[in-house]
Amino acid sequence: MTGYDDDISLQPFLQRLAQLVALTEDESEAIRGLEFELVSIPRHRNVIAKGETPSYLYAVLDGWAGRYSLRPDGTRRITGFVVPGDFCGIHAVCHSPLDHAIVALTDCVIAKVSLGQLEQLVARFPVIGRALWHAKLVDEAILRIWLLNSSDAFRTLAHLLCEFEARLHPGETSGSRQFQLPVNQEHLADALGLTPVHLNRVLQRLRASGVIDLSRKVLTIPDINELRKAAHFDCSYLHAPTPLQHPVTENTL
Amino acid sequence: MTGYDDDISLQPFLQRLAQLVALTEDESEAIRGLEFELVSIPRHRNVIAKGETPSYLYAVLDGWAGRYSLRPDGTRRITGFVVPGDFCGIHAVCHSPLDHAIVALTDCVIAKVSLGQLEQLVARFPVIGRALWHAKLVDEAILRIWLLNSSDAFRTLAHLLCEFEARLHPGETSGSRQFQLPVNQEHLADALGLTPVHLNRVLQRLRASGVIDLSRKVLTIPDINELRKAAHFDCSYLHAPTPLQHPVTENTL
DNA sequence: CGCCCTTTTGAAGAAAATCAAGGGCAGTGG
DNA sequence: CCACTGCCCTTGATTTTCTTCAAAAGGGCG
Repeated sequence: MTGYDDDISLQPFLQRLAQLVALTEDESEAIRGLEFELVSIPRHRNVIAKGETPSYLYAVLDGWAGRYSLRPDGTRRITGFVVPGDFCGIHAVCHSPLDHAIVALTDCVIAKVSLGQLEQLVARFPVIGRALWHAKLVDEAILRIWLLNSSDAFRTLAHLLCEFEARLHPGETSGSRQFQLPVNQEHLADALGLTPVHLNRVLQRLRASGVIDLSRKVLTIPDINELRKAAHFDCSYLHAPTPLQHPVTENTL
Repeated sequence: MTGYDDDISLQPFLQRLAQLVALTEDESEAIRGLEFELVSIPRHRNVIAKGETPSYLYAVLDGWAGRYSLRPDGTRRITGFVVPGDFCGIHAVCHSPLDHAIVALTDCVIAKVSLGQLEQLVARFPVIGRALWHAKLVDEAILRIWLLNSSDAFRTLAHLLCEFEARLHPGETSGSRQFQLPVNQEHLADALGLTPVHLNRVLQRLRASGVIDLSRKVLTIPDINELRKAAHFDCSYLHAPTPLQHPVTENTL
């Protein structure tokens, strides 16, 4: 490990993979033992620029990043959020350039793991390769949900907030929530394909309906199931851990 | 090979993979030699239902299929088209159920290849595993483009037609085109997230601008580059073969 | 305090949905 | 041969949603 702070580890990345497949102690240990280079990326700077083919996997340990592309008219569309535990850059195993850019939405702490090392790890533990596949499938499922929702601003916004909640607090099923939402209304608008003005009005409708409060970048959800109902949110597409996840089919060696 | 017609082979599937990575004769031969079960799926029937975890890879040899989900209000959103050479069902390698359904938009001829056999193939020829990854990345890139375009109906429709052209005729760069477009306006509307009525009007604007003609399910493009210009289409996201593709980086053994 | 960034409000205009009805065309059956 | 039927495409009128343009109000921070 080459991190400049011994407290910083790949734990969030490991947890993310462990949500998707059952890992043995050996496998977990191998992931924890990966060498990585720790980088801090300040807000507004690209993690990976469009067209890049990096030779590292970027595991985000802290902070939020966003995937985005620019339209012909210069406006931006955010096509996905990257939260702690998520990774990006895996496209490079295909020697293919990234078709979009990934920008730090907040200051980020990121672990760079060489793809060569990752390939060795996958060769030794195929289940880790399957976890990476699984994570990609979740990314794809999220994109499909965004397309599906795109017809109704109110529901889409509620759904996106549910997505944040589910990704930040996987496995929790009911009750209230309060957490940092380190993005501003312009980010949300760019993610939903709305103008900031319209997003603001939709957000106020959501607040008025009592299912959320959002101020000073703190999102408060009095009852997560009320919000989910408003959003018609079904978390199964995220493949998050639930009490009934990973039954007997997964071979745990 | 267990097909009931010796003329029918995995050739379209092989071609698709060969677009994404450089394959040796051995590797191509191994793909051609896969055992498969040939199935015919009539129009309107599901290829894979939502929630299914099949034990086969479905390689579409002929016909068009569509990925779709239903909204809470019962309306449909098509989130992707599956054309000859494409495959689906690979999510099952993660033992995860499909989060959407795949329906035959026309009568389809599909080769079912067992996932076990596929895994053996990938174990023997890792480059084939990378081709499958690459194909998934292209699926993802297409979803991102759909999200990116979703703000402008005219451009989105033009872009979708460019996507069809590029996927059906990869590598061709200029000139005119004429090919079957076996979907109706309702399908296009469901794919673009528009109502059929509005799609019809946008389609007429496209026709009036002279870049396409579409009647009786035959799409005519007098000049593909004119259409691409109208759509702001850049085919690189599809990773289709171009004269400069696959330079020295790919290890061809 | 004054500045910048972000959120909020208002009013007018454009884009798309909705509702409703008519038209073309292929296939079917008398 | 012609009428009938079903499917798809097309058109018109109206309403809703979202954008655009413009400006004001907070809030954090030097």
